[in-house]
Amino acid sequence: MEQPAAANKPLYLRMKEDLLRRVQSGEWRPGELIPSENALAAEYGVSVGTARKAIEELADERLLVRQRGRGTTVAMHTHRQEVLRHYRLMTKDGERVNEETSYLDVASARASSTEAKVFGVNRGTAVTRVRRLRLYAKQPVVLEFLSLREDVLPGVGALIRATQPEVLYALLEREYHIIIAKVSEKIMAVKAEAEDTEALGVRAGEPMLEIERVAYDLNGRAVERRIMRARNDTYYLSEFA
Amino acid sequence: MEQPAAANKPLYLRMKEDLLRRVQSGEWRPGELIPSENALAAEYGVSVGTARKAIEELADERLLVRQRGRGTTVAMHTHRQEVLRHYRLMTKDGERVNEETSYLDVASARASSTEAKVFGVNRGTAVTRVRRLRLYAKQPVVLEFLSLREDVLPGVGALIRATQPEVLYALLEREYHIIIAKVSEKIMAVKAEAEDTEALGVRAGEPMLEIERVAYDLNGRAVERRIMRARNDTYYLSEFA
DNA sequence: ACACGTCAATTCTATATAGAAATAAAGATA
DNA sequence: TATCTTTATTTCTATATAGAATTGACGTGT
Repeated sequence: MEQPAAANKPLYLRMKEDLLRRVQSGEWRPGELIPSENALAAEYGVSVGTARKAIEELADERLLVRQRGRGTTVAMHTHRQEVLRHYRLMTKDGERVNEETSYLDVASARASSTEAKVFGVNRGTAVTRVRRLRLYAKQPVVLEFLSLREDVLPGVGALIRATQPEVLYALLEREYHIIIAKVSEKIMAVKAEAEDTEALGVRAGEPMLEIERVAYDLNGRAVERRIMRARNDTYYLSEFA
Repeated sequence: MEQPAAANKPLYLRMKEDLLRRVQSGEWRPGELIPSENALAAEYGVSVGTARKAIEELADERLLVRQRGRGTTVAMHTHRQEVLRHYRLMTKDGERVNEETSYLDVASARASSTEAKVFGVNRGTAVTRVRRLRLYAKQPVVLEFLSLREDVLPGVGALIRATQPEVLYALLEREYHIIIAKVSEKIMAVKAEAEDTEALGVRAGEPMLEIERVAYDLNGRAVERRIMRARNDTYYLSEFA
């Protein structure tokens, strides 16, 4: 059964979808207060209980943050990342890996066939490619290759060069009002190549973790693709309850 | 009504914790219907709204399953696993790996120091060790080493030998009323050893994924430890939203 | 045997209300 | 100036109620 018009869905769901739309549209930006439940209930012509339920579901999905006595804000990436634990690469002694970041190069290019595929665009579309290192205790631990869609993020290369951000998704949020809502990662075991030897000092042929990540915005649009090659003394942590 | 001075936690939270306790205790078993929200509200002397909120939170945590018109049941592992996607190892073409399981050996042993550490017991405590293979398209893909606490699961070795279960956690639920509520996994890249060559046919020294899993029950007690060594044409999938 | 309608039980949606608890800003006081 | 008090705002807790939607069991009729 396909959903007909927005019709006979429950009120609170239709309201929730509209609130989501308003966040997507940039009407309310990350960090900003949205109207109170009373105000929203009045605006939508529903009871506060119904408005509450719509808001609460978005808060459960960590798109909104409620604070008693203060109000409801749109979640910022810095807040979401803590809960979602986007950074799951750990050192052997259980510390997070992204202590420091060192950018190697930022360049514009034409999308390869794999990039085109994950982004759902034509081959040759403009992308920005970034190479950088993640350091822990002053030692390079992870070598990263980023690809970003220039059609969605115009001028992102210059921005990255200028600001060298520690957390890319916070920059996307701040500068482009794009909220990364979902991330998918494939973890594989691979052999170290010459490039890994040079950047990380691992011996060629040694096993390494390779992680391919695709990041999606609120609309489910793939925005960034990333390949991470991690030194052998790190592990990937995955917990679910 | 006013706050009964007992504990300063909200009513619905205390009720929720008591419901959790009753599931843990085995009073309501996986698959069974628990009393309706009306009945529970009456029993606890609270309004249906409050009872509803307690039940709803446990349903959000996937410990309970609500069905309109039918009632509320304790979630069975088979239901939870779908949602939690416990099986995240995939073949290159995106299929789940655990199509078929072949048991190699089941034996009793004394806990090694690492086993003792993860289980929080003394070294030498009795454990059951299991070796088995996961197959896909008739080919062995993953080699698994399981350790189970015999103090918590008496006679589990014999049970496994007899039933050769496809899904271990369903057996724990059925036979011991132990619900696996949390799982933690460390993923590493390692070199293939002789044992991997023999069992999986991978060349010695080739990179493989090694996953160390610890499974916890509702009380947070570590019940099982598992090491999985996966052939190179598989990957580990991790999604979070 | 089989289809159909009825009915009770259960969760879900929606509304309304009252007071508690936390927060932030404005105001009062030393 | 600095600190305490008050006040308004907002979310959170708790109760109460009415009807809709879904399910499963029961009974009836053909």
